[in-house]
Amino acid sequence: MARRSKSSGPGRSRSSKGQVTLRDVAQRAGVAMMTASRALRSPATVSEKLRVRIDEAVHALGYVQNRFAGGLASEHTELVTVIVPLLSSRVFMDILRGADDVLSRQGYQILFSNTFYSLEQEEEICRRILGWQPDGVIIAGVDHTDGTRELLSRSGVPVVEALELGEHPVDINVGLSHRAAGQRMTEYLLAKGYRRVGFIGADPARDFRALRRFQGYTDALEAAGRRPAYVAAAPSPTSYRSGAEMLRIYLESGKRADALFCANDELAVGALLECRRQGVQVPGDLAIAGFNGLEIGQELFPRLTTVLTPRYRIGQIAAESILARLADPTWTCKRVDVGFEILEGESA
Amino acid sequence: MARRSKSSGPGRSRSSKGQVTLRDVAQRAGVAMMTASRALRSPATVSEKLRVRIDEAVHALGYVQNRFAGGLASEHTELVTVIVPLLSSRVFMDILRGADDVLSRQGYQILFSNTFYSLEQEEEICRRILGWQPDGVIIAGVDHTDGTRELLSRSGVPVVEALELGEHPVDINVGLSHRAAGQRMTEYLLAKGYRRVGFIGADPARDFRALRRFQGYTDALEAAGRRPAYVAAAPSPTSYRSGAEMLRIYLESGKRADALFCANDELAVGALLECRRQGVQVPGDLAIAGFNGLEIGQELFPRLTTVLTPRYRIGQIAAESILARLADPTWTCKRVDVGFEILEGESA
DNA sequence: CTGAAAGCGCTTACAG
DNA sequence: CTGAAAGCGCTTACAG
Repeated sequence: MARRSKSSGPGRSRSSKGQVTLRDVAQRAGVAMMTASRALRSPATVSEKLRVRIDEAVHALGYVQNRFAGGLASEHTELVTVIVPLLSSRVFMDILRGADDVLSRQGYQILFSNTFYSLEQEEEICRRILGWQPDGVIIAGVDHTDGTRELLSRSGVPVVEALELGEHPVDINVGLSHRAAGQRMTEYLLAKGYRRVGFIGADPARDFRALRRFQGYTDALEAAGRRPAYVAAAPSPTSYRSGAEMLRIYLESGKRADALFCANDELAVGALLECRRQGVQVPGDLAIAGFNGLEIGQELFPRLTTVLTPRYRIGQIAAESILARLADPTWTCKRVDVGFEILEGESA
Repeated sequence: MARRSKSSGPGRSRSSKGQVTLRDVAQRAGVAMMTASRALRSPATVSEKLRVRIDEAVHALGYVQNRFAGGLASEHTELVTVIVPLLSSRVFMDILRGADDVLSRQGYQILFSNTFYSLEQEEEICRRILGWQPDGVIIAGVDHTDGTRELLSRSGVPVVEALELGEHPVDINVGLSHRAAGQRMTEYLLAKGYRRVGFIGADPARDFRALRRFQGYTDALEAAGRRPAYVAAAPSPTSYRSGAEMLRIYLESGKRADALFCANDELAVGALLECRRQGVQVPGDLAIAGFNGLEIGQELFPRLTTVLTPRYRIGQIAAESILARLADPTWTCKRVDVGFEILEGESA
């Protein structure tokens, strides 16, 4: 905050801490602090004449509002928290971008934090970040500890659980059914004539959405009277590399599938590229399907068959929901199913 | 902030605004607020007995510190600003991750914002975000408006310009010379025997680092007595798709190069994949080189020849520098050259 | 349309 | 080791 000594740094004016305050602005404009404050927050409520004088003072002094004072005194902070498992995943990045594009336009700042797929860390992070008195919370997923749910519901602000649809959301819920999506992709593969369909998942104890896609996969197999041809799980976090590694493990397993449904596109792309290196024909020898619809999968040849999830849109809707609720506390919209779409490439 | 009505929401206790405050904690523990405050900030300075009582009260009441009150009263906010062009680029994401991994461990929160490669927006963002009184600023690049430089240097807090090394940094500077790196890659290509080396860049009016790589490219060509075989620039932001598009444009141009140096790996990967679709042999018909060393490039076949930039490390060092300066105002370390490395794949 | 008073929830000196 | 006072820079009612 750099308002340590009285020897207020170079370039500073006014105030014991070297900061230009609203008091300075008001003084220079010859009005009360209140009027200056009002002129900045709702210009329409102040006479033209004073407004011009105040604006002039703001520019001349280089005044910047101290958000800490504002946030402490008022009932909102214009801060929204976004809590996701990983910063490094395109999926969460897209949600963050969607939310930021909506929120920053309205003057809101995002405070993000990542849980590394640990529910315990998530609770810890919630507690910590709630100290920032956010006006709203966006959190990935619907699986939380009781402590987290308690913290969120007691926060008194709009909470959006994003990406996945759940049975008992804390408040607002925007996403899709990963189980249904996993089922649909598996049905697609079966309809394509693949009989021995395998699954390469992610750590089921951490990545619950990948787990639900797996459940959808078994749902579809069961309905079709088939059994999993091969099942394996990559360690979390997944990567192109681990996708390639999982394919090598599959090849060495001795088991044979004619299609492999990968829990996400990183795994699928990694597997696809490894197939090429190993001389495995896709989809001839082995079909590959992914999940999410990342750009890279659509640029590969063969193009990756995958499930497109509208992640950026989820981020936008989450942010819009928070703004709507803030503007009107009676606003309700408990659940938005954004759906998904099978993207048919050539890989399966 | 949800402290609207007196009808303090469910689950709330105490305080006119429904929040559990330090006063409540102190009261319950039977100590003065000051003592409670001290016990939380520096437990060692409070007697064991009181500390235990205060901790008990904190847990019983579910007290969470109000960062706005703390930030307003004290000289630091434990907020660090990270300003980058894009959220969607892996490059900036890596810097953000590196910084966050260091900062969150120390209890600092990141406040990020993106400029979309506009220097005017960057200045606007700086002004806005400085209202959050950050304890430090990390900003991508060394190209800023005079206004931005003024804002940053007057902020009085440590400022790290990251990713690129500049002549006159505002304060601390962590990065590498993109011009030297561009030159080295071009020298590498020439040494490999490629004679007609072309360049596919990014928007030179926005992406200044890509521009400097281009300058390095011309430096190397000049030194070798050669001329650019082909030069084009992709619109900003770049993508795999635009890389593919640029390759198609190149093929249609009628010009012929035997190697194409792409300003970043997204363009290079896109171009590489398009080569496959078009039946262009890499590196036989055309060699492709990139910049950054993204994971995907190293998984493709042929592996992408590129320049590895330590982006995660840059984020870490930037964060560590801020913490070091905060811990000791006399700490100085104006410039850290993190270097780069030629990653030799099979694509060039 | 404009303003004087009180207060948001903490921490910083300063005493004891 | 512990505490009473003052204040951080704003905004919220409430008057005029």
